[in-house]
Amino acid sequence: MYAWAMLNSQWLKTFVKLTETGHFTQTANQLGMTQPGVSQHLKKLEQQIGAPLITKIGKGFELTREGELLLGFALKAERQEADLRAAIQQDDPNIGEVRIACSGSMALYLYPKLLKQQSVHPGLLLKVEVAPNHRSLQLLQNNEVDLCIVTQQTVQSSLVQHHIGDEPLCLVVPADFNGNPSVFADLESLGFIDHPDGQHYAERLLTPNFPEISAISADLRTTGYINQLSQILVPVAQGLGYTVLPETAVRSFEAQANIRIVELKEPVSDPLYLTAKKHRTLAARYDWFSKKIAELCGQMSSS
Amino acid sequence: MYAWAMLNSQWLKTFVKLTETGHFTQTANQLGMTQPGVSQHLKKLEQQIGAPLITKIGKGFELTREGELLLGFALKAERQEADLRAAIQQDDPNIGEVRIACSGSMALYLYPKLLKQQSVHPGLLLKVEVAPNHRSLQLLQNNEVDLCIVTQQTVQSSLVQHHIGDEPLCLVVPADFNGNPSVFADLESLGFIDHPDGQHYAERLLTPNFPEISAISADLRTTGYINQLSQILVPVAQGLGYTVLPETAVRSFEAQANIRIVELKEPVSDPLYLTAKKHRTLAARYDWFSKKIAELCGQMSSS
DNA sequence: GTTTTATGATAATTTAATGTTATGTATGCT
DNA sequence: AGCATACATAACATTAAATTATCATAAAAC
Repeated sequence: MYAWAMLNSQWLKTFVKLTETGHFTQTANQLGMTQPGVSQHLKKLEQQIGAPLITKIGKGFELTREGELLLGFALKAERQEADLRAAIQQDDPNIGEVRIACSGSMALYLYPKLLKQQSVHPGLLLKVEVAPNHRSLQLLQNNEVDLCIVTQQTVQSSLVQHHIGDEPLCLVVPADFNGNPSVFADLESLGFIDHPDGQHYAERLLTPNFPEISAISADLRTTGYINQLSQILVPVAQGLGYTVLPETAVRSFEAQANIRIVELKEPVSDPLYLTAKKHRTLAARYDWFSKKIAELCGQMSSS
Repeated sequence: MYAWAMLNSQWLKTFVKLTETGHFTQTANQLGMTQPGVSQHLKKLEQQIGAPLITKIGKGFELTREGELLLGFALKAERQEADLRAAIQQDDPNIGEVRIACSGSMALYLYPKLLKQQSVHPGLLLKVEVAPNHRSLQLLQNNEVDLCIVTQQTVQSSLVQHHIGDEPLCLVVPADFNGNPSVFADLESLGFIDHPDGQHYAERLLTPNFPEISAISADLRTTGYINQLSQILVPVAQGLGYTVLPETAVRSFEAQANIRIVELKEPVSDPLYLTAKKHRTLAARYDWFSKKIAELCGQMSSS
């Protein structure tokens, strides 16, 4: 009858006290109840578990194997509930998980800087989820992260967005590229190295700088694809194509000698939006991180 | 009003389902209850926690910080209860803690051999508590261990003891001892290196072998004491005294060249009793360990 | 061995809690 | 604006749990 029901925590409490005192009557007194109540609690627990929890031996009793297991479980549960209450009572800005989603390039830039806060306050746990814009927003909606940084404004009214900075975009070609990087046909013959958000970046940068590509520019000739930020520039360095990336990602590439950043007539930056759910109170620890992210992103375009 | 009460697990279950569905009505249907019931469960939880768990936003809702914390707690609790039920249902002989108390010399002999079972079955966790006889029995009484090996029979009727073997005792003197080890006066002038159970061992071995020490032998001239089994023979090796130890402990000493085991006219062994509580059903995993311990101890005196 | 005392089990009753029906209220959509 | 949907609230019904009173049993005392 009780097989499916969950264990009643009050009964567990009685059981724990019973194992402490070794007496039904004392347990009842200490818990402010009567002796038959203790007997009933124990009986209920035994019904739920489906096995006796104690074996009566003369006056006293010993725990059965099941009783021993249940006692361990109950003690653990008590501790955890106490922990929960402590966590709820104090919203410590230096304790807890901080979950953020952003692009690979933002992670490259922000992660090491934000991690320092965690080494100062070991109670913190920074979790950064690298994802393209739409996926970041999806993670936010599903409460898998509490903050995200995206380069698009959304229509979703349930979110709040703050413009915190701009991320300069770069057109990168091989160092030994002998075409004219101001002529789109030359780029097209070289080929585009695609990556997550690659199409988005490309369109943002190419449209103002290459008037010859009118509207139907959607299909670039693609000669490569990889979703590892640190390796996107590898095929470019080998002369296999050009790509468009945020400046921070380009700067962190090792073989700078093998790539070339093209000077643009119309510099392009992607706006950065720190995004959170509107009707959601974030824990105190997010204050520092929100402020720091805004600060770091603000420095980005100026540096 | 509910501040002191423990969290009701059924309400938690409802809350978890509510976060899954996002709808009160659906939650009610899926849990076989009515919608007002869900509302009430949530309200009760909020009273217990002392803070709102959700913020209603138009039709739907979002979790508050407290709600998020509580959800995490509830999910963890659910998992743990499932684990408990699994552990109770199957008394797997290859899973769980095995808690044993014994003397240092027995641990030296048994621990490596018993540990092999743990490496074969990684679900096992062997915990050996090294303690003198009386302390081992005390640990057993307090349920801090489930088995112990002692060299004394107890009067406590709540325990069962099986004689599983005999532990030969050795009289050990420095290798360069130039007295006569059959004459107690010579030993006495050398001095006794004491250790836990040292007095007990000494009395057991000396009494039958040295008739000259009559009854009042209790006070040996002591020239050293240490409670680290592996180091008891260090002072003996340095010529600072003699001692009495189980053979297994002597054999494991590194500097065998510096010590000498005295041949005895009356060999003495300490009986070994595997001891457990009488009215206590041990988990299945103890079967193998009990049998193995008995087997290993049986081989002890013959080897 | 019998009596006494202490302790837990059981039954019947009272009390409290939990769940349900019926109804009210707010939000979102056409 | 008005209808539909979804949750809140109140009054009532049901079920669970606690208490009192009583009984059974085991250790202790005589």
